[in-house]
Amino acid sequence: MKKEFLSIKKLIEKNGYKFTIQKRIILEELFNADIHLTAKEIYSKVKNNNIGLATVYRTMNLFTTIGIIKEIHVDGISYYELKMYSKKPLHIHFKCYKCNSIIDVDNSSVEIKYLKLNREIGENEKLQIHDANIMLIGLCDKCSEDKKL
Amino acid sequence: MKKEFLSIKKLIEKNGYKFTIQKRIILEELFNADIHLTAKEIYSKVKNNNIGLATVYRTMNLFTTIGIIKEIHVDGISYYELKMYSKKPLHIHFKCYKCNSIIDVDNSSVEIKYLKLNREIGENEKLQIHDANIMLIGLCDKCSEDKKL
DNA sequence: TTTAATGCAAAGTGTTTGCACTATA
DNA sequence: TATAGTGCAAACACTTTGCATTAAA
Repeated sequence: MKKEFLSIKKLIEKNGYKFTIQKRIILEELFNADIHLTAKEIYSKVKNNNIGLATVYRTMNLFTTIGIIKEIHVDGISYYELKMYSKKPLHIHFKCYKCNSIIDVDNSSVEIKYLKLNREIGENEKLQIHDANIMLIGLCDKCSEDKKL
Repeated sequence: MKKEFLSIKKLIEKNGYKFTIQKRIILEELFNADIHLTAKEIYSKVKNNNIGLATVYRTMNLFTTIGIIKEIHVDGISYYELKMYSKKPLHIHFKCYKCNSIIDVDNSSVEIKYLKLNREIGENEKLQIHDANIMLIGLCDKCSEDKKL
């Protein structure tokens, strides 16, 4: 078993749940995909193992609860992504309105500035900010290239 | 008729649609509410006028298309808010995880900094950013007071 | 051997659509 | 009077749940 799986297995068991074959297979797909997946996309990858859609949803909810994955909502649809071991309170995503692809923006210098800004808002508005989801919308590099043609 | 309605009426008609009684009533509720409303909430306010839920949805979609309102997604549910005449490319919302209320963060000094940061991301990641939705999650002032009791 | 987890189908949400009818420009 | 708009009910897409059965600790 992959060494990442061991710590996740422990986390699942620590919370009183069982590390089933289904959870392992779904976890593998999340690791393989390395991008945001919807429940249906995960289901299409695992259904040949006789895993039902309900199990996918239940597993995603469980994984979200214990913090293995993060759920993001885009246009009313849930996408799931591995949180790995970084539980940073900031998630920046970009959605291309043309090709609909969702890109993770991972840029620590920008992230630090965002966190500072959030602190500023928290103080100004008397809010305790625990988490921040930033959804940027526009044209990705590829689609703006296409536009030029 | 309210003077704000006149310009909206013109906008609707300019786009080839008709300014019906239903649209006027729904618009009035949006003005009265002054907060984010779901389609069901709007429906509950207008159904005594014999307006159907489908009409609410159709109207929200039309209003979103022509830019009268803005649609935001929170936990998979659509909320609608008047955009008024400010079509700013940045929308900061705060959701309290305790009382579930959604607060508009309207702070121009913070907004300018956010816009700068978005420009920075756009340049770094080669993205054309047209719009930004920021969802902050935490405890509102009221709920963090309650916690202290 | 206890208890969480599963697959399936049914039920629940939020939203859209087809259709005959209505009302606006 | 032509055409967008309406209410209703049915359809749709995504998600949850009840239940009898299975499998992990």
